[in-house]
This record gives sequence, C-alpha cells and structure tokens, in this order.
Amino acid sequence: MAQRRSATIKDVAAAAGVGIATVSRVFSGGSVSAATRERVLAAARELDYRPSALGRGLKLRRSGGIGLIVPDVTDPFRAELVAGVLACARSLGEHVIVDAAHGDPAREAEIVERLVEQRVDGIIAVPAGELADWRGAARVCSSVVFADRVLPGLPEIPAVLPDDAGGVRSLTEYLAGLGHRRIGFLGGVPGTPAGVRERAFRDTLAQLGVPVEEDLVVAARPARDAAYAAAAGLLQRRADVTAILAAGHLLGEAAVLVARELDLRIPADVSVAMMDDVAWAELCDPPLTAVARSGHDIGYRACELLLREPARRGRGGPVLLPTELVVRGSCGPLRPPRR
Amino acid sequence: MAQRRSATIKDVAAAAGVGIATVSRVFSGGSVSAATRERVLAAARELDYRPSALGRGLKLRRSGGIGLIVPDVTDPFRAELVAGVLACARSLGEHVIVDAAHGDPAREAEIVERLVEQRVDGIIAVPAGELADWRGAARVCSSVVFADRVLPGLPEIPAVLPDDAGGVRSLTEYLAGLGHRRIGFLGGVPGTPAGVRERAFRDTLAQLGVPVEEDLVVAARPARDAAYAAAAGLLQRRADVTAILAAGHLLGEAAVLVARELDLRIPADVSVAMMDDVAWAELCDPPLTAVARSGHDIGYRACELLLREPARRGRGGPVLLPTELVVRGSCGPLRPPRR
DNA sequence: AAACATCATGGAATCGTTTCCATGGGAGCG
DNA sequence: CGCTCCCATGGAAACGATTCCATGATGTTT
Repeated sequence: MAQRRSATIKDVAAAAGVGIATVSRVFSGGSVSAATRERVLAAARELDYRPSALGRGLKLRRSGGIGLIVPDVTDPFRAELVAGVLACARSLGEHVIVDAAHGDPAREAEIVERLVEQRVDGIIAVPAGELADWRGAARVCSSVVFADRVLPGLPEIPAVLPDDAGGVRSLTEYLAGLGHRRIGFLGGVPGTPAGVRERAFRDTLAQLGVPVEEDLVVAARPARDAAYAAAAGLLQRRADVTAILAAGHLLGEAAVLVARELDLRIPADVSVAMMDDVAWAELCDPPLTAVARSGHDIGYRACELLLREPARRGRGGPVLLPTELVVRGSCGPLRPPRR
Repeated sequence: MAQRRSATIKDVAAAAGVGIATVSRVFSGGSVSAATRERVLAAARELDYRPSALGRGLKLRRSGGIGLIVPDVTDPFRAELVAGVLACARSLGEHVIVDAAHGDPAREAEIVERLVEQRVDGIIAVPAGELADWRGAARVCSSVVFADRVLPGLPEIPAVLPDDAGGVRSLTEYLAGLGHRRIGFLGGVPGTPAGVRERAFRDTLAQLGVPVEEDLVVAARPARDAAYAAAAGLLQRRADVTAILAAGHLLGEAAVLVARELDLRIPADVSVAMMDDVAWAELCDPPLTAVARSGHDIGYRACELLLREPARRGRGGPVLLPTELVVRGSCGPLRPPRR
C-alpha cells in the first residue's frame, strides 16, 4: 500500500492483466468493455493510482492549466477578479496558476516567461507593462487575454474591461446634478490606463457645460501613501471644493480619511463618491456612494473568452462590462461654501 | 521565426551543432565550456526556445509548483495569506496553483485530487474538512501543511496558526479592564476550529472572575447574512450588553451595522472589538479596535515550512504566530446601562 | 615520457502518458 | 458456411526533458 513510488499506468496494466493502452482508455474515455473497465478500476483503486498530469501533458503538449497575473491579490477588486477566473476555470476543468506582479513590468515579464515554460493553455493578465513578451506568449504556446486593463501598444490582444468611462460619467453627472460645480478629481498617474477615467471626467463636465479647473484634477500612484498625500493636498489647497470624485477605492479611502482629519463632515461639508464598490463603502459612516464594477464577472468573462471562444477573441474590440451607480449617503446637495 | 511547433531541445542541439545533453546542461547548470554555452544560447535565442516544464517535470517527477487551497480568495485575510504564500514560493522558484473550496469538503477533496495528479511539490491548505485524502496526499507525492486552521482528526499534519487564543484573551482582558462585565461574544459554529476562540473567551472571563452568561455567547456560520442575524439577535435580546467581542471580521461588520441600525452609538452605548484587523477597521467611524493576525506571515511561514524545512515539519506541534491588539476608538469605559 | 586525473561532450535510456496501427475474435449477412 | 465488418485489445512510437556512462582530448605528476 505504501509503495516507494506512486503507481504508474504500467503497474495498473500488469495488475489488471491488460495492456497499458487499455488502462489509458479507461481513464481518458476510450471505448472499453464493461468487464475490463471494472477490472482496471479495481486494480487502480487497489494500487492507489492517479494518472500523472505530467505524462499526459507532455504527450498532449498542454498542461490543462491557465496562468493568471494580477498586480496584487490583496486588492479587493483584484481578489474578486481572481475568484471569477477560478470559478470559470473550475467549471472547464482547468487549474489556475496565480501570481502577483506588483505593478513591476520586469517581474511580470518573468512570470510570463515561467508560465510559457509551464505550457499553460492560456494567460489572463491585468497587465503592468509592455516589457513582457505578450506577443510571443500569445503565439508560442497559449493565448493571452487582458482583463480590467489594456496596453496601448497591444491593441490586438483581446480584452475584457469594465465600462470605466461610463462609470465616471454617471458619477460626474450625479454630482453635477446635485448642484456641484467645483468637483475635485482624484485620479491615477497620466501614463497609465487610468487615463480613461480622467478623460471621461473631463468630457462629461465639458458636455454639461461646467468648466474644468486644472487645479482640481490631481493624480496619485496606486498606493496608500500617495493617495493620502494627493487627497490631503487637494483638500487643503482648495478649501472651496464641494465634492470629491475618487477614481478608485484607494483614493476614496484617502478622501474619507483626510476629510475626517480636517474635520470636514461628509456630506455636509464635502460630498464624496468613488469608483469601485468595495465592502467597506457600506460600512463607512456615512456609507459611500460608489460605482460598482464586478470583478467576478470580468474574471469569469475573460476566462470564458480565453478557453471557450477562441474564435470570437479580439473581434470587435474589447468586451465592455457595465458598471452600476450605487447611491448611498455620502453625497448631498450643494450648500454655501465652507469658510 | 513563427514555426508551427515551438522549438525543442533537439532543435537547439541541431542548430548549435552539439548534443542534446549539452543543451540540457546549459539550461540546468551543468558544466559547459564558455564557447559552447554561448553557441547554444545563441541558437536558443534564434529559435525562441523555452525549455518545457512538462518534459523536465516528467523526468524529475516533480512539477516545480505547489498547491494552495483556501476557502475563499476574496476574504481579505485569506487574500493576504495567498499573497504571503506567493511571495515565499516566488523566492524559492516555485509557482502556485490556487483554488477556492468555499468551505465545501467535497469540493476540497476534488481539488486535492487534482493537485496530486499535477504532482505538485506540496500543498498548503486552510482546510474545510476531513473528506479529502490528506494523508494520502501527504504520502503519495507531496507533503501537506495546514495554515490558519487545523483538523482535529489529523494532528500529524504540520500547521502554521495565528495565536487566536492569545488574541481573544487580550481583547477580553481589554474589555474587562474598561469595566465591562456583560460582554456579548459573536463566534463561529461550535464544531469548527472557531472553538478555540470561544474557549479562550470563556477561560479568560473565568480567570478574571467574571461569570459567563450562556445567553451572551452566540454562534453564526461564516457568511454575511448569518453573521448579521446573530448580531441582531444578540443586541435585541439583551439590551443590557455593554460590549461586543466579534470573533471575526464578518461578525464585526455585522455588529457595526446592527448597532447603527438600532441607533446605538459606538462606543457610548456599546463598545465593539473584533478579531482580524482588516482594512475597513480603520475607516469605520469610529475606527474599530481589533486584534491583528498577519495573513501574510502565516502564508509565508507555511510555505517555508513546506519547502525549506522538511525536517522540522510537524515537530513540536503547530507553529503559533503572535497577534497584536490594535486599540482604536470603538471601545469606551463602562457607563450606566442604556434604557 | 608514460601514466593518470580532469574535463567537456555525446549517446542512450528513462520518466508516464496518448494514440496510431495491427490483430484477433465474434456477430451479421448472403 | 464463408465473407466482411466492427469492436475490444495490445504493441510500440512518440512527447521533451535529465542523467548515467563512455569517450576522447587535455593537462599534471612522477
């Protein structure tokens, strides 16, 4: 029972008195007579045999797994995305190799390299940069699907994205509808994909006839300290802003903390709304108005695109998933300015 | 350049005019003369060759990856744990196959089966139940380390655990020190590993000479709705509780929401403290006092135990990692009872 | 200068599967 | 009864790497 090395298909064949081809058929669904099948299964059970995915993978030239690269698994939105990929992959019988690139293109390139060596059946990535050999990976052994983000230099890679622009637009319109005119925008650094959101903000304001004050649009790296600094800078510099639109949950968090620090009441003194409806938005006091994009759906959809719709991939541009405005209590109508 | 099938070691050998053994040595660190090595690398680059982990794995009988099973990757604490495992695995050159069992032992058993077939070098699990063949997995191809939780029936499996008992003790002592005597305990269902926390709560109270009222100890399944129901039940049934100790972040969240619903001010009407220092604890108003256990450390340590200290595994019982009481503003001194 | 140790190198076996192809027997049909 | 057809089955050749072992060419020692 406790054999030195785990049983192989050969051992099972010998024990059942059949050829290895027959054992293989039993386990991978070939046609085998009922009696033989039973004998083989009994022998396999007896020997505690598990087919080796390595042997099979070598022969089949695929590992039966996919790779998933995210910036950070602890970000609640990314965690949801991971969960979505996991759910879809499981339903399709594939396993998932997950790794975090932490926003570092070099690290990401290493991960891609490794996944290609593993001969994964495909890669889903929230890409950090163009350093990795995305084209090579897509060509050599597997296909690539981007999720949540795209890379400007690689338009041919299929992608599944949240409708960020639509989300920002609805937030902006909502705030403007409440009467706000001096709306602070906390966004990401210009070079990054965050540009979509800032653009949507500007466009919507322009469309509503509200002038954009450059001074009210600030950018921060995606990190807690940077977000906090940006929010503090904005709120201290411009005591006359009446609303803050945070382009991400880290920025929203920063806005809330800074407001509390400065003794500004939400929404009496300043309204706050953000992108990303993470769990704490509801726990905040007051609960935060936010735009929800479903990380789960994005991950699930990306995985489907990768594994079950090879034909549709990349046709008709990226798949856009809808966002939803969740109104809570953090935004109020315009009041006379403070001070 | 865009060959039909990706280049193999044979192609590289032929292109470089050497034997395949030499190519193998170049890539896996054997001794090769500098000139030959250069020729081989040039040929490999030319052919865009990547060694196949499948071929290597078959020969070496190991895949170079480990498996990680958690109940749910979207739980912030579990996400941190995943990040810790990822960090350690990366530093040791292994990849990680992640899957979520969602608390279902049957699903977990399937995942274990799959990982064994993949011939992973080891499995780290936050186990859901004893249905999976943990012993078999540990024996056949890989070793198993439990993280964050253990299974009573499997004491021989090594484990890395937070010092839950210590954490609950410090919370209980803290609340009692503020004068609280009627402390409500929101815990997990009895059968589960959550028992450790309840036991620590009871023991600490006994030690402090405070009688335990059974009516104040309630249990909930680890889900939002169940947690909310438990918290609501407790606070409505016993309007005289002056403090709540939530044994997990979901329960803490429920306590905060229910208190808000019932118009109880924190900490004026009721003090709230919880296990798990998740991100929103700081964003809450008032910020929540909590006990921090580092998911990252638990994951990292479990991975180290699995991969680099096979000798120390399982000796001297589970590894206990310290917890830390983070005092914020959600607990106040005892006041005259409400009503 | 002979014997020997050292080193780079290639050949070949091996890891555990899948799958093509050949074989043999039984059933169906004329 | 003989022929064909089909189906279950086994043998053997991949798949792409590692590694033991043998070989020849060096360099070292007495």
